[in-house]
Amino acid sequence: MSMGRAKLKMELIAKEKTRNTTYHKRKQGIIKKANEFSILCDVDTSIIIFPPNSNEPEIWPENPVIKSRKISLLTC
Amino acid sequence: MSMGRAKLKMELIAKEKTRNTTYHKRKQGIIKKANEFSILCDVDTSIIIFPPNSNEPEIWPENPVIKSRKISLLTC
DNA sequence: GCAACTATAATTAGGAG
DNA sequence: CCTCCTAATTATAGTTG
Repeated sequence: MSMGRAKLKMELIAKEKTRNTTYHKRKQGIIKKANEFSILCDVDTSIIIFPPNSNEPEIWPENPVIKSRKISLLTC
Repeated sequence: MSMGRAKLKMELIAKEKTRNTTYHKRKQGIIKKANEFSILCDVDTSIIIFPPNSNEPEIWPENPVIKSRKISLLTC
């Protein structure tokens, strides 16, 4: 029997496993929202995320809009 | 009497006034989500938005995390 | 044009398989 | 590690002041 969702304290999720699950769920949620935002309002939007155990940023969308906007994202 | 929220077709909002209202509401929504995501999962996140009638990007957070990550966002 | 409201849609925490 | 479930929380479309 499922318990449904519980309220979440707005602070770092201590348990690594839970934190990782939340990371993936919410990352997808934000990307979905950004995609809808772009379509509904005809706005170019880009999201840059630095995953927990990596210095390599995740950039959305894959072919960043920032390029066509004459903006460069450069690793130093 | 309020009608509550209606379902929205996933396509460009034709009416400028409605589109602008949605733009502001959803922009705040995405930023809130990104902020929560950063706190809950200890992840640096940055959002770049190009408003409809401007070439000047809106960057969140104001003091972009990307700077401390040795990433540069440069207008060409 | 804004802020507040509210009914409804959408997200998601925690669990189960 | 998934994917699915479901109740509860959260976001928000349309309206009103």
